[in-house]
Parts: sequence; structure tokens; C-alpha cells
Amino acid sequence: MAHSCIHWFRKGLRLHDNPALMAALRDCKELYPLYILDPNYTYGGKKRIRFLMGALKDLDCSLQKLNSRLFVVRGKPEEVFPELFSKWNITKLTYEYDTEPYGRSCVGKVTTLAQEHGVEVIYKISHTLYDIDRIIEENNGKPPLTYNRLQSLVKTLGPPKKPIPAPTMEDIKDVKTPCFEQHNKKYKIPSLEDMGVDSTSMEEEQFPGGEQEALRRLDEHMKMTAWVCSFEKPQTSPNSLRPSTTVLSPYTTFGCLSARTFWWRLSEVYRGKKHSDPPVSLHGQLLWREFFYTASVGIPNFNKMEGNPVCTQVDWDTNSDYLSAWKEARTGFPFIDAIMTQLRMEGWIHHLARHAVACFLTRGDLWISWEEGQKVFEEFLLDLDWALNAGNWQWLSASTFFHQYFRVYSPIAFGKKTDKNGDYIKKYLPILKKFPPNYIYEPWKAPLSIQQAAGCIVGKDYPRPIVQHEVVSKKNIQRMKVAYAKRSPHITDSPEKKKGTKRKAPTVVEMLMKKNRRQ
DNA sequence: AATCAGGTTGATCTT
DNA sequence: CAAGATCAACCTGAT
Repeated sequence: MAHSCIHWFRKGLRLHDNPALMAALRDCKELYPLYILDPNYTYGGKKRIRFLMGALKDLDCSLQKLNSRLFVVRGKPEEVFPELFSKWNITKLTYEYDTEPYGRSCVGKVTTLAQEHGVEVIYKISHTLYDIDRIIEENNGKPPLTYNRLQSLVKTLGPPKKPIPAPTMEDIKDVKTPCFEQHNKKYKIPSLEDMGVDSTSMEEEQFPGGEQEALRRLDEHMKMTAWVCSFEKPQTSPNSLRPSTTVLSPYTTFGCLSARTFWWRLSEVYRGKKHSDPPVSLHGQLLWREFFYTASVGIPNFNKMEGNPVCTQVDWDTNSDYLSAWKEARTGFPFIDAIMTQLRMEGWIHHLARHAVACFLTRGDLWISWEEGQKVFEEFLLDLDWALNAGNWQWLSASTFFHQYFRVYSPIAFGKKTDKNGDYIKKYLPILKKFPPNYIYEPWKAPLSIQQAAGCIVGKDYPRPIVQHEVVSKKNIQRMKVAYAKRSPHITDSPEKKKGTKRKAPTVVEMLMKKNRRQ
């Protein structure tokens, strides 16, 4: 039968490696590529909205080259779909699977509605390298809590699936997208002003959204064969003036770039050459993404401390003065304030810079809950990803995954390793640009004469440090020790085993099921 | 069951 | 200046 089909773009804002879109084109006479601007999913700040709008424009552009169009509708999916199902006589709905709790609840509602309208629903997994649920199954229903464990699990699953090419004119030759003159009025991509964003006050866009830009950026980096082969994340710099890493994260987050396409391009570059390995390699970075996605699916209340069974319960302070000083780059520690300024201005900071400011906010200095930091990153990050944001905040606050809480980043020493002169600080905090290198990481120690010569008096033109790092970090280590002492003992296996009863052996049927799933 | 090795990316001092 | 020891001492997963 010839279907009238909606392909629902959610993440996966691309044509390449889009198996759900390909499934839509099969036996299809009318195709409606749809994006829903969901008011409940307007997560993130204005830069992120600008990125999204760019990605939608690019998608519409690519669809036009295939004689199709993107339909953009504002509203809640569960309210939008019934009307569109009837209006367009829809018989099939395709979408890319999303592991986020909100995405899953949304899809649940929409699937029920589709059934009521007699609409066939097809989804495909293409946002992650693997089927995340399969990884958890392979680990007996529990998410791995270490990277090593994740690595051994994915080894048993084999390499990720190969990406599929974007649809061509040949794929779409029997398919029409009914577009009328009203299209530009009714289904157009809203302007930033329509979205409530005042774009006049915004900085220039450094990382424009969209699949074309994503693929261009991928090509640009994959050409640097030696750089790719020797890439080791811990060796890259958090405070270089230009990003020392690929900055492909905003593109994989929105699905402008397929993680599998990225993976296999890397494999091509590596082929026959000596190269770095996970966890530090670029392949390793994609596996970290997989690691946190798996954790986010397998751990309840993953973006919270309370009710999160693997998260250390810590008596974080409530301190709105400290929190706003951190958020607004007024801590008095130039390295921290420069990073927070870059984050606000550009929507991207290096991973290790995230480590420095996250440690500072939580266990290192300010003793504020990682959930507060998570919210600030939600507002500022272009590459905001629900699972990665929650997972990394837990990691850095030594709440989950990482437990060596006695390793504390110094807001003074850490940046010096890769930027002795403080050029990064001078770029983002120009008030400090005349400070000599030996004082730029701790300007409060500069004699008044030097402060005067630099045209910046600490306490007047730039804040004094809000805490004494050497003092509070020591105190905080002790507070972490107390929090850890209250943790319930590590359960090494099933609760039954803990109680002294034997774990049930798998039945033959269960073993066969597992074997079949592996094929 | 108890023990052990390893853990993407600390800081500081010594050799 | 690179490598190693020390600081204090965590947890997970493997054996």
C-alpha cells in the first residue's frame, strides 16, 4: 500500500544515517517531514535556540533539494498529532528513538494516539552507537558504572552499525510532499524574534547549527590524520584561544551529525596506522557518550541526587551569593571567571574547563549542589545533552562514577599548566589584561603598585576571591569523607545474594532468549 | 569471601 | 624538565 507518512524529526536533524526517514520513504506516496517546537522541551537558552533554528533551516534546505519541505509546528506533540493525522490522512509515522525520559513519555502518548488513528508507527535507533537497552541487558539489567565495564560489554556486541547514506532523488522519486502557497505562512521556521529571542544583543555565531556545517566540520578535522591518530583528550588544553578539540558535540547532541558516521570516519582514518585508544581517543569520546547514555537509562532519577540510588547523598549548602558569583563570573578567581565568561559568550567550553568550574562549584570550593550547576549549564551550553550533563556533573562532584574526591582541581594551578601567560584569561577578562603573568591567576596577591599599573584594583575593578581555596578545599574533602561514610555498603550482585539466598540460575528459555537477541 | 588492581584528565615536592 | 613519590584513601569489578 502507498502510505501518507509523517517523519517526525526530534533529535536526528539530518538526512545522512537516518534509518527512520528511509523507512518513511518505503511504500510512501506522500511525505510530511515534521518538526514540532514543543514548549515543554524548550530547554536551554537563546544560543541553543539559535543553533536549533539554524539546524532546521539547513534541514529544510536539504529537503527542498529533494523536492520536499520541512513542516514546523508549535505545540505539544500530543495535541499536534491528532489534527495532523486527520488533516493529512496519515497512515504511517516514523521517528528516531530517544532515550531521554521526556522523549520517551512523549512518544508513549503519541503512539497511543497513532493507534487510535490507525497509524502505523516505526522507530529506529540512530542517535547512539548502540541500542542502549541491549547494553543494559547484556549487563544483566544493570547499567555499568565503570568505563572499563562498558567497553567489555560493547566488545561483545561488536562494532556499531554502519551508517546509511542520505536519501537521493532516486529514493524519493515516487514520493511527493504536498506543499501549498500557505506553507511559508503556516509551517515556516519561526524567526528568533518569534521565539522570544532578542537577537540584536547576541554575539556572532561561532558554531552555526545544521547538518552541512556538521559534515564540513567533521571533514575539516578528519583531514588532520596525524592529529586524529594521536588525539588524547587529557593532553588537550582547556584554555587555548581556539578550541583544542573538535567541537562536534553540539552537532551530535542535536543529531546534525550521526555518532555512527563519526565513528566509522574515525575508523577509516585509523586504518593501518598507529593510533590512540579509548578512553582517551576520539573513538573513546564517543564511547563516553554511550557510557552516560547507558547510565541515564538504567539509573532512576538520573538528573537528581535524591532518589538516585548510586549517587552519594551530600549535605550541599544553599548559598545564592556564591552560586550567582560563580554563574556570573565574579568568583575572584580569574581562571574560573574566564571559563564562565566563555561559556556565557560562546556556549561552549573545553571538557577540562568544565571539570575546573564544576569541581569549584561543588566539592572543591563552594560546596553547592551539582544540580545547581547542571541548571546553569542547561541555560548556557550549545551541546547541552540531558544524559551527558547529568552524568558529568555527578562525575565531577564525586557523587557517582568517580570517587577520588581527594583529587581537587586548583583554580590557580590547573590553568597554568597549559597557559602560563594567562592569555586565555586576558581574552575573556580584559580588565586583567595588563596583569603580569606571575599574578594573573591570583591578582589579589599583586602589590598595590602593580594593581595600579595594571589599571585594575582588586576589590574595586575585579572581585577579591570569594573563598580561600587552600582552606575550603581541605575542609570540603573532610565533608566528602563524612558523606561517603554514610553510604550504604556496595552491593556486588543481586539483593538476593546479599540476603544470603542463592541467585536464581537462568532457565533454558532465558538463555535462548539472550542468545537470540544477540543475533 | 576477601583481596586486589585499576580508575580518561590533581597538586606538589623530590629526584 | 620528565618521572616518581607522597598526600589520603575513594569505589567497582574481577579474581
